[in-house]
Amino acid sequence: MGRSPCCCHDAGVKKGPWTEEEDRALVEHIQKRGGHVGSWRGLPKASGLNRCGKSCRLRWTNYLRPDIKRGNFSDDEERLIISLHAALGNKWSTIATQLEGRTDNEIKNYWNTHIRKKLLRMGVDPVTHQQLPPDHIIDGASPSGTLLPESLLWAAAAAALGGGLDTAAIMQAQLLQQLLHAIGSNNNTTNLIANLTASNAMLNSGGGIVPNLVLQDQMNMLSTGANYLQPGYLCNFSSLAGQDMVQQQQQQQLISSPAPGTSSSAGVEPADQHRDTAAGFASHDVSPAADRAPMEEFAGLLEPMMDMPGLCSLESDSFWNDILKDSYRF
DNA sequence: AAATGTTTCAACCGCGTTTCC
DNA sequence: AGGAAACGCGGTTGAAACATT
Repeated sequence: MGRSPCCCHDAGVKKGPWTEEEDRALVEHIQKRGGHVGSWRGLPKASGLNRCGKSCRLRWTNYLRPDIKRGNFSDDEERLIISLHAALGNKWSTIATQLEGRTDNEIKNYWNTHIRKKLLRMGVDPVTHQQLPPDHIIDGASPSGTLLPESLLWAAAAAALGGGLDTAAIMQAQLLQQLLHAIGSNNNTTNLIANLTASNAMLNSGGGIVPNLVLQDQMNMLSTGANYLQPGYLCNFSSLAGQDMVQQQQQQQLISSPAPGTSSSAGVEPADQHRDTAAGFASHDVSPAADRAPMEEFAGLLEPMMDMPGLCSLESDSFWNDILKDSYRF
């Protein structure tokens, strides 16, 4: 014996915008139960609402929930969304878990109506996070300034987010991606080595545990051969967030000068460590490595990554072994 | 001031996954 | 174990608000 059909298909069930009375009835019903809904399907009948349970759930989770944050997205939130989208794609619910008080629907809408357009104006493909060909750039607004290695930009972005995100994890994932790109294209070796050097510096500075969520997702994509993301435009925060001079100065400060009193990583908060590391990268810790013999550097720089928590072992995983073997040809 | 175009976002739809019988 | 319902997610729609002509 199965379950009874969903009420969504009942002809008499109301659809469309919710009235204040309906909102009140739904909130009161859920509050009476101490915030526990139980079965959404049974909720409309229990609360006296002529709505589908699915509609009630949507209304509650996207609008009526007391912990929902209202108002405009901050610049930090915007950057976080972009970073997460670059890593996860359109996994709105997963992205929403990293933004307190924001719903997946709200983030999705914000992406489609604001961020997506900004990226296009900057000449960045919002799907791949790679630069569009010049003839695809909208309004002739191309990214300005020097493009730094992607991992540095990610580090700077994550540091700017204030520690809510694991900078080292993002860098690791990006490096894995670049590894594949370098292997495939033969022309990214220098950047890859520079970034591996930067990653080592990050890890040595106390990078945290890799979130399985992000890495697993990335590994899945890598192993299936999916074209992965390179959000190098993240250096261009100011043009993304609205050409604000103050922001430009803050950004410049972020990547060019260490915060006062943080010359040593000992005793500082993780977010500060990330910020310091990002600043260190920008002060060209990476450049000497790029001048050395590529293969020698490459082998040495990969070593520390093998011990990363949550990251598959480059020694034991045959997939990565094969890739590394192939890579020695470039 | 009216018409038209554009943007925004709440809500719906359909599909894949999970849970239940 | 297998089928069906419920759930949750991402894509899409459409009405309202806002901007432009």
